[in-house]
Amino acid sequence: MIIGKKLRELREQKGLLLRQVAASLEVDTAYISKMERGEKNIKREFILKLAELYQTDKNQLITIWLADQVYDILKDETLAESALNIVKEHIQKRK
Amino acid sequence: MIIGKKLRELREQKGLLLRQVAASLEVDTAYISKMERGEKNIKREFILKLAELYQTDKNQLITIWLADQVYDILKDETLAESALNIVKEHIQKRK
DNA sequence: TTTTTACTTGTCACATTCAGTCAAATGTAA
DNA sequence: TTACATTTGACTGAATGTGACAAGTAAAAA
Repeated sequence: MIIGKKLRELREQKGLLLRQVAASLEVDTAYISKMERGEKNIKREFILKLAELYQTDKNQLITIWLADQVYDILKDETLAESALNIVKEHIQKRK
Repeated sequence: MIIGKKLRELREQKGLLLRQVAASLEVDTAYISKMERGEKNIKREFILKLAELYQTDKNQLITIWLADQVYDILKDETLAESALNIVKEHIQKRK
């Protein structure tokens, strides 16, 4: 959904190549490509490293990353909104 | 979180034993026990069958089931609320 | 045109996770 | 005790995920 797009934006803003990011995370170039295009899940660990590399706010990136995972569950669901409301209540009660 | 609790409530309201529900879904009794206590994920298919068995609203049950999955992702996250907001926007835009 | 550079795609080996079962353990009520 | 309901732990085969590698586009550069 959005985390991949965001990561690509950030990378391009910094003028980095996939190859360079891959080297920095010590993974294959293809792997980064797949992350950015949403073909592979991204581990929290990678998000944090990328936030550093791109000098961007970790929390903002993690938030988008979380939203992405939630969206994956709900994207084709008619009942998504009611589900979100239930979750919201529980989350707020939690505090 | 809640789907298991809900299922147990429904079963008890109907006065059914784990064994009977298990027979109806054609799985092991232990498996139903684990579902109700949140030790195992529940497949959509099972939720639908259980809604029938318990003569309850399918949509309501599916909604809780979805909420449960979302909550699993967010339960330990400080950033849960902001993530939810992002998802909400995207879901609403989708329509 | 050929070459080069960035990126994408398919396939594969390996690892990890998960579904669901079984048997044993625990609880509980008669 | 006996009998029945539920829980627990250990287990296996299947499904899924990770990440690499090599080959394939695509577009600009030479």
